Amino acid sequence: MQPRHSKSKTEILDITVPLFAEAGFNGVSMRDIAGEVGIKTASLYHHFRDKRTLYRAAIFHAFSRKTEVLSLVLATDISPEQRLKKFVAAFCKLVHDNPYFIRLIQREILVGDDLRLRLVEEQVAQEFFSLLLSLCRELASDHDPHLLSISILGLVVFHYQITPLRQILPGSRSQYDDPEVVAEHVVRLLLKSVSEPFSLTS
Amino acid sequence: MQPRHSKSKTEILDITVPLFAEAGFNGVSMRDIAGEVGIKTASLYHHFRDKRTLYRAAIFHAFSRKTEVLSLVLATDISPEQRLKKFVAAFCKLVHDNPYFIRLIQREILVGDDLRLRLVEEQVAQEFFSLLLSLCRELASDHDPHLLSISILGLVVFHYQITPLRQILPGSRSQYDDPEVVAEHVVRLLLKSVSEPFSLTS
DNA sequence: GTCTATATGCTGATAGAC
DNA sequence: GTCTATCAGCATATAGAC
Repeated sequence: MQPRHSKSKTEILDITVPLFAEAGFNGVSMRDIAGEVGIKTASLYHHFRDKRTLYRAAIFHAFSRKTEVLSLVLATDISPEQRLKKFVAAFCKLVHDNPYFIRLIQREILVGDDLRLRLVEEQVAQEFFSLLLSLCRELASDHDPHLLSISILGLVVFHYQITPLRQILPGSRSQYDDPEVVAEHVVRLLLKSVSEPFSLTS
Repeated sequence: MQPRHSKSKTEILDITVPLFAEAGFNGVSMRDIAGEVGIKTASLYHHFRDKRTLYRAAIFHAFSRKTEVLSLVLATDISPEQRLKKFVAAFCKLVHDNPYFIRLIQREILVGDDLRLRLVEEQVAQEFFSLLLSLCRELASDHDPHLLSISILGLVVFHYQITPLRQILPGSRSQYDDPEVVAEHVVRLLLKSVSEPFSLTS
């Protein structure tokens, strides 16, 4: 489609995504991006109207179909417990393997712009969150499904989000980065709780 | 100590902390800060050598003794279950009442600078994390104390961190912002799990 | 589609008067 | 301790040649 020496939009976005994920919108200049891509700043403006447009395109690029696998797992016709296991495993792998994806979402949440959050919700969450809610309803009738859904996501996301700090906290081990180890821990924590209908505390 | 019309360092930091928390280091200019404080940009440089120094001072100011209450609760001589309840309640209240505090920590983790993370660890985490580890060892001999400690923190932090997105997700309710509601949910999730030594899953 | 050249404004920071 | 005035550099963005 494109001459060998010219850069396609996709190529530019592949290079742009990590930059914005690491340093944020204000932490990366059009010069920085052009430099990494290997073209001059002015050439960037041929592909993208302005910096905001480029950022938005990078977000979409990074988000595209990343959570499809989660919906797929949640729609499988297996027992709720098995579905939870599969979901947590898939989610841990997703978060572990796509640090840029998670960082960009974090940054969008930090900015807190309503319109942009709605985009995140449509692009990332909408697809699977309702299915996760249903799973939580099936799993634990005595827990609030919404709070439980958020908790499941939080157990996984926070673990990886805090990784650089976690690694210097007392008692840290290298295997704690392994998505399978994390998934096993999270499922244990959840299943022994959500499967028990009675309360053990006063 | 200071004449009525001049600004003390503390006054400046009180105003600076929310700005950096909301927009990040690169999202706030010395002009912005000076404007909010009500002085000229050059006057800021009388109090702080440069922008980095001001940022670091703001961080310290925002972090100072915020987690003391957590150590206090964790050092109380009550049953592990009661200590967990008190800790989660105190932690929920801390995170809920101090959004700037949490946002600044998040930003520090996102930047990921080793030296700065060590400062966060010393200023914020060191004090109570070892006590939390001990509590987890007492509570659940069959769970990894480190993973469990991180999970407890994550259940609370993530819930509030994702708040702007959570509020537009399906099934959200206003009471989910209430720290007491969140604490009750988190403790239920944990205690029914960590108090049960046997596994319910294959 | 990329380039050179340039416009315009904002940035962190300094000098020196009051 | 605050001010006015100013600087050099970098930011986004545009115009127009090739």
